Amino acid sequence: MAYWLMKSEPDCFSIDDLAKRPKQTAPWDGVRNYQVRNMFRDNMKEGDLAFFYHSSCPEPGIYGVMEIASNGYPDPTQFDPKQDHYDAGSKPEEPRWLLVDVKFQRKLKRPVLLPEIRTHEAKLVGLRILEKGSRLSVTPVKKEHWDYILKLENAKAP
DNA sequence: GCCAACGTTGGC
DNA sequence: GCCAACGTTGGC
Repeated sequence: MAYWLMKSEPDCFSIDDLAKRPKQTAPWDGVRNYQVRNMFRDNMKEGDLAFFYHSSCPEPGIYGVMEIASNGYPDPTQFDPKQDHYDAGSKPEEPRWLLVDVKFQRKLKRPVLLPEIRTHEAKLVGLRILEKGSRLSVTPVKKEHWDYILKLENAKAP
């Protein structure tokens, strides 16, 4: 089983939005990045776990845990001209973009915010969100880093 | 709003 | 295949 970190702008889609969805499940659609597409296709599997990260907001950080609820499959929004992420170059018989379904698991007892994560960078070497210029919206997380961050959740807030 | 960093595009 | 220009991301 693999672990992931998935970013979303909370103004657009937050951990609370996911919790309120029917069956607490939602398609993680709109990803238009080839590296992420390849991860959806090749590496991410139903049953994996992911941190829900809020980005581009007053307090960026990890807010919850979700389960990957499907393997990758074609993102229907790429074929719909009314959608922001419509891709005229992608054909249904040869879809360019994939998505996975995600299912709410829980909110963290307290968010583990980016500045706090930074203070532990010595223990989190290789964690992608700490690397300069890291903009990928979906990144793998090593199990040791996953466990360490969950330990931070249970420690006193800084 | 600024800006650094990265991805994508397109001319050559 | 190179690389400049442009668009986007995302922290601050």
